[in-house]
Amino acid sequence: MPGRRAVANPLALAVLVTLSERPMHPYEMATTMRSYGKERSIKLNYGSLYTVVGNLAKHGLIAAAAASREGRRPERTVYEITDAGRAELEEWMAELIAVPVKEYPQFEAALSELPVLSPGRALELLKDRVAALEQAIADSRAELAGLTGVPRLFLLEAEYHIAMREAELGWVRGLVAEFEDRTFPDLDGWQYVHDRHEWPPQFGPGPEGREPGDPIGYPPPGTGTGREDGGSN
Amino acid sequence: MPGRRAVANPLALAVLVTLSERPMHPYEMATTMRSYGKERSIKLNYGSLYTVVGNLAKHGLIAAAAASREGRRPERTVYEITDAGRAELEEWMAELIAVPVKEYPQFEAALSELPVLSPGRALELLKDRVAALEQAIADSRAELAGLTGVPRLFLLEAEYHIAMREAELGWVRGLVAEFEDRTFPDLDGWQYVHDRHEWPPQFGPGPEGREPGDPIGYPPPGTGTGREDGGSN
DNA sequence: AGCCGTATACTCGTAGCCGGATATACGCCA
DNA sequence: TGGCGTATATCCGGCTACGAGTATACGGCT
Repeated sequence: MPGRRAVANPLALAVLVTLSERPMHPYEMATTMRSYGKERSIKLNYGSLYTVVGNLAKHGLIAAAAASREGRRPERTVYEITDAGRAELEEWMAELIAVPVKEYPQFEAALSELPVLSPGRALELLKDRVAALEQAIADSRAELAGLTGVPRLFLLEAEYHIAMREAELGWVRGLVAEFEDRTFPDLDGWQYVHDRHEWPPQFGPGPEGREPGDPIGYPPPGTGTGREDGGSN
Repeated sequence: MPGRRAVANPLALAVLVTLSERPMHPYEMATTMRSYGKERSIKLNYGSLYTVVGNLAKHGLIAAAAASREGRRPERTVYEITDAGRAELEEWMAELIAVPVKEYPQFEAALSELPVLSPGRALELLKDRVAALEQAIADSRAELAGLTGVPRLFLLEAEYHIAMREAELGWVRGLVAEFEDRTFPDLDGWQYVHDRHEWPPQFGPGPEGREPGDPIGYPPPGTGTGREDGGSN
């Protein structure tokens, strides 16, 4: 993958899309995006916006069209999308839709560190998450329901978002249930660690019987499927 | 939320966890994390690691314990976690597990821009994604299956990851199906736009009948549920 | 004894991101 | 008509991230 994307930033994508409708100055882009509800799916703040617009211009994907002056307000630069920009937009969208990228959600990171908490505390916190997720989903649904008259085509990202949250909720609920009815297999060893503060026999993050200084080697050496990335952003 | 987290970075969390086991120098932290399979859920690279360790030290969450010199290798600084660090770890984990944060997955962003593509192209790309997701899930499953002997407790993040991917797959499949059997309601209007390059009556991102310069206002004015963030990080 | 490949351990420079500051104009109310 | 709150429009400085580079040591082979 040579060079990668010149400007790789979701906000840049939104700018290209916005400008593919008609030329605009940055501030107007922002308000337009806001009015279209883009802030729900793309992080937008002015600092980034002007940086991104500058970069896009530098790489010839957009171009300054005019420096108009309406009323006696401060001058502003109107940008328009270029042919290169249109091409980039098409290609970029294709990639984003067709190929999933590895991302690092915070909850996944936290889960990988769950053993540092005691089993009891973990259960408690997971139950809190269940409640919070239920609330968040209800809110999103309500918001979505309030947007009557907007074609579904423009609400796909919201539908997707809700679907993902719901899947997460289901998964966490399952885990909570396993903890509560004690079908989760490692609860005793886990508790043991937190009581004595040492690994019990047959338990711990690596294959048993390792020496205190060994590399622990989750993946039994030689399993190396070493793939699973595909180039982050 | 005053001050927010001093060092807010998943890698910092991993460092705290790693040091809560025993003191280490940065390079050893990295290899330890790698051997535990942490790179699957947390982005790790040396540049960030040393920055993060420096910051943690600056904020008193970890402290340099000794500058040992083993053999005649370059000197290295061994860090240990402090009490403040242990407290921060506990609190941070609690927050990460209990309260979901708003994140911005790239696919969600792309979905919100899907209308810029033609319906046909979108369908094609979505089908590609389905295939890619199937493959990625199969790979993850295979990898997980290869990790026999590792207690489930240490594989939760992988299980979660697979569950999420699968939910996404299901959702995308559903969308593809709706496109293919033409039950998706907006296909005609969408096609129309791409043929004539103008909005048909009763269609478009905002409530119908708007003037060409109006703010479009997805959310009908006065709906403002204005919440839905929770402070990213 | 000399050489090279690999592991160890860290450093640096560039580039991007973001919050908040800045500066002007407008409109409304007293 | 003076003042203040809000909308318009942009810029800047500091912090963070990260890949690529550096430098040393070890060990095995010839």
